[in-house]
Amino acid sequence: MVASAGSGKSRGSGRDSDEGSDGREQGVKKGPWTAAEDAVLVEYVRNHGEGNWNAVQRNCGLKRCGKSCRLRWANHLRPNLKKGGFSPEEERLIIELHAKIGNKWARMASQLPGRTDNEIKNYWNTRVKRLQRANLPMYPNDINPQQQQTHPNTSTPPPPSLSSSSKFSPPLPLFRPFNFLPNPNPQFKPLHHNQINTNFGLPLTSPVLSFSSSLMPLTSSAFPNQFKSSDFDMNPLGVLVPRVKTELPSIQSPGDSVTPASSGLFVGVIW
DNA sequence: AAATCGGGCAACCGCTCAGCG
DNA sequence: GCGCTGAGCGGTTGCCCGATT
Repeated sequence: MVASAGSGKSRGSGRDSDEGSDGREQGVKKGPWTAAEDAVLVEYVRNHGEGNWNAVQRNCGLKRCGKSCRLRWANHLRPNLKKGGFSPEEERLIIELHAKIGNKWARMASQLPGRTDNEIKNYWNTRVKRLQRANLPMYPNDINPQQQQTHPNTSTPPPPSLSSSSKFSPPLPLFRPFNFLPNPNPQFKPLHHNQINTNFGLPLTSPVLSFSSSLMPLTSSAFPNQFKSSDFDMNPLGVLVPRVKTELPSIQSPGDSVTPASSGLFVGVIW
């Protein structure tokens, strides 16, 4: 299965000059994995189990460093990996976990069976980029990041470290169940994929809104000829929502003020 | 049709930690 | 206690490709 080729996106040879081009580590190949290399690695793991990754190179003649082997196995070859976009439930969990523990991708991955830290990290970073660009908060407003505000990789400092791994400190108080859904309101019509879907993991009994899965941006292409991107705002989940100039009085619970964070959660399009 | 932009993703790098002699 | 080595983690880079201009 698989192989970098398998991703359908074989990477060019740019920085991946085949043999540690800079000559640092002679004989160590970099760059995209080939199906043949994958096969060797899979065979190795089948026979020896995971771990001792440096032995792969020694024993199998694979011209990959141990780290590279470990990564390849963990992210692509190991069984039970889920492929494809995150489900609404997963997306919700990621946001919740990030609010709790910050950029602890591996720990998040451990809560998401079949998902890898790399995948989660990529997902989050993409989402963060979107939100930052739109100048929107990282979390729904009823989620209080545990101090350790998010810190999109570069700009903000990491959360107060929970210190290392088995160091998962006593569970932080859980958030209230997700209620960053707005009140159901018949005025909103769920978006279905293709029209977009994603209920963001809410009980499907909730008649309400669908959220953009994989936070698929509701780009203007979704409505050719009808809208342009300036017609939309991004909500806290990174989903584009129609820019509404009025206050949406009908959707607010009494006393609620419409903040980007709250109103943004209306991901339904006002039809 | 061509150029540009941005999203998505794979893979590498550097650092830290844990285990062991 | 110290140094070495392997493993794991988080951050970053760079390519591909589809969408947009």
